[in-house]
Amino acid sequence: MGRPSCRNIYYRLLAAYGPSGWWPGDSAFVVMVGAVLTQNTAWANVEKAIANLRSANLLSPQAIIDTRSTRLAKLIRPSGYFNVKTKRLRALCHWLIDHGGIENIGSASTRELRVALLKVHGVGPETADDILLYSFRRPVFVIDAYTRRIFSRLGLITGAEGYEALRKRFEAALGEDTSLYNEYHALIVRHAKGTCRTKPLCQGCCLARVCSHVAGISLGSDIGAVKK
DNA sequence: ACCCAGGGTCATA
DNA sequence: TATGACCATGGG
Repeated sequence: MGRPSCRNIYYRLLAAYGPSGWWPGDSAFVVMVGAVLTQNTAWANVEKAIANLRSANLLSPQAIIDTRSTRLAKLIRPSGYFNVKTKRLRALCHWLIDHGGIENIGSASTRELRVALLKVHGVGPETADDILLYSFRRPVFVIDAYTRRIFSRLGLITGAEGYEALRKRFEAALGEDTSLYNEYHALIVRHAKGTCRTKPLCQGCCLARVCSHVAGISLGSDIGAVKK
């Protein structure tokens, strides 16, 4: 077998955890709502908030805009930062409607879409990429704190790279593959919540062998920059 | 009681 | 550009 690579790590994670089935969303819009609500928040809390919105029949852009902020905030309360997220949710909905809805927006190129998303209040790099990948099904690799933690511990990145730099490295290393990005990000998140959170060197986990190889591989050779 | 969670904005230097 | 404060609930 070759040296541990970005793909190799993916296969190890997949073998260890199995398919993730992300995003557990229904419509493209619900996925977007989840992307905003899950900012710095445990997913279990987001599910409660989405359930509340569903019960109130508010899972559409127009319905959310037509709902008063105080009521909206009350419904999404379990997901935390409810005042902040109320504003962000509305901003997202206004953007969707002002641009002809999801279907129409979906005809834009990935690059255009990303630029547009980043202009929406409350949508930063990670949320934008969550939406691009999981809602619009575009080949965009999502970078998050877990990705930095895991790959810097493996020595494949420094962890101090900028968001865009990291994203492009992963995309270059993996090739354009929406399904792969989808599953990989999910696996990273699931893995990060496991034993490796308390075991920095992944002893005993599915990446232990990779860790043991770290000293001997060209770090990140397949992720972009070759480190000596 | 403390820490963290599927981040982002805004003010300040 | 680079920190730091702030947002807030719920589970371990």
